[in-house]
Amino acid sequence: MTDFLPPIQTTARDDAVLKALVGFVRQEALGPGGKLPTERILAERLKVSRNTVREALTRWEGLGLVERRQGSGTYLKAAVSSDMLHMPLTLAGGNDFTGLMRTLEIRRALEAEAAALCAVRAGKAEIAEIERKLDIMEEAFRTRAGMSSEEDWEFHQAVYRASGNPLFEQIIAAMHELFHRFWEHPLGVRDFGHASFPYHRTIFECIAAHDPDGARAEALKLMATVEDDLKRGAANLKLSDRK
Amino acid sequence: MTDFLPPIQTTARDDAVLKALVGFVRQEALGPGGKLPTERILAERLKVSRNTVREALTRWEGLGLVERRQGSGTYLKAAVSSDMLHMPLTLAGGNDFTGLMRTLEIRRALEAEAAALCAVRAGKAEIAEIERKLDIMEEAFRTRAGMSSEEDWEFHQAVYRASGNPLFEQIIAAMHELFHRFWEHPLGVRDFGHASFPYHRTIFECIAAHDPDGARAEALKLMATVEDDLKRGAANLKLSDRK
DNA sequence: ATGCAGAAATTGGTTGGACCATTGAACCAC
DNA sequence: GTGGTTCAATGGTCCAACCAATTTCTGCAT
Repeated sequence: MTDFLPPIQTTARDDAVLKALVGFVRQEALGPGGKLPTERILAERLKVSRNTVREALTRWEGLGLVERRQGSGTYLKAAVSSDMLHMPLTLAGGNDFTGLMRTLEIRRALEAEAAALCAVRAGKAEIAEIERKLDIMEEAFRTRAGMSSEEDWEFHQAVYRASGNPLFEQIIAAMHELFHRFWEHPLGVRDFGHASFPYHRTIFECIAAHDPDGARAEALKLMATVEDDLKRGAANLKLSDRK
Repeated sequence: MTDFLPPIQTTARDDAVLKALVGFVRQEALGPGGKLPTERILAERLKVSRNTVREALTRWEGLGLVERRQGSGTYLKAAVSSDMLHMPLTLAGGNDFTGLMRTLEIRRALEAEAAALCAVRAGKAEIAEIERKLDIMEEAFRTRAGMSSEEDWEFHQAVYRASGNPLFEQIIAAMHELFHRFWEHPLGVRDFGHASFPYHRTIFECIAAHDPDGARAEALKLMATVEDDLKRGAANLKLSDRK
């Protein structure tokens, strides 16, 4: 039984709009930040209603591909191409402590693997870039007494990029964005991140030495300290609740 | 400089619609398959335009939360609750060999961590369940000469579940669905999966013995064999192309 | 009664046109 | 320059109608 005679498309207006838009983006070589045509112009050119255009753009907006600014225009937020696969994940129960802990476990998994891959694949340029971020982070850590979350994040991003697999950065970035509040105001634990600090350099050294197993191990240690901090924070919170 | 005056929200119609809809779903205790009110009714009740309702529903449809059937109605496809986190991922270049390889690297990361967590947390019941799936898989492997991909998948799912973190199953399931075609017709490699077969039992043994590091190591070995098979398949493909 | 074909109602999909709210640029007064 | 003002462009919302797929009802033939 040949299961696939793909069902014919009698109507698929908005999908067609998106396909046309992909073509346009390729044609014009638009990258992130690029501005795409007005809804009204799109509607006119594609011979569809502006509402249909809007539904299509709403889909892309929901996927984080595009940002609409009223009064200004619609802008690309990511690179789009025809061979994209969309994997929308909706995670139930993510706002509480348990949910945060669960995403941390995912991050631990990805962080370890990314570090290991990075140790295998990073070239001289990537290693230098990571070291640069590391230096910046350590400097910020010294001068601002531990508040280096932004620089810390950049260090990790550099590692993800050097892993040669953009999925790591995409997935972790999505989670990072979701928990922005938390990662910025870490539950009142004053020295949040202090414990994890030294591991950044050990991870880097393993990467520079092309030692994947070592990098994996150090990344696991780092995430363990972060999880400990978080647990301490939760305990604090429970304490101060009782006050 | 106090960087944060968070931008004020003057309008957010469609988000409000979705919030109301979440409330409705909870109120009516709707689960997957449940039918939610007509667009026209929603528009009337919520005192917004039907267009606005449609934009909101389009978002949910894009996230896979809902399915719209013309002439019939709009139906829930997944459980929704107020504490949901949406993490839409778009994988650039996912159709080719490289893309498949990249998702495999993600899976390797998650598989290893899930196995390790499972070794720590699985109770007697979970271990028994995993062993049951393992037995079924091995039986299928014997009788059907290696075609046991379905049973194999169930074994892994059991491990994810026993990890105590539903995110593992959700993320990997999303990827699995995307690459269903590939994983079923593995590039013409006849004995795809043969090499990985024995590791399933070694993983189980580590889990049963509550040995997280061992489980992690065995899972990594398993994924390594899968990646090797895939590379071999790609090589095959290139060869047969030349014919 | 039963079964089934066709009509009618229901529901999501699309259209066109109108107006509102925000933005950004051009312009002007000080 | 600085700070308003005006104005055009753009996304956001609304309305009313119609189209297309689906479901439900109806009535006729059996």
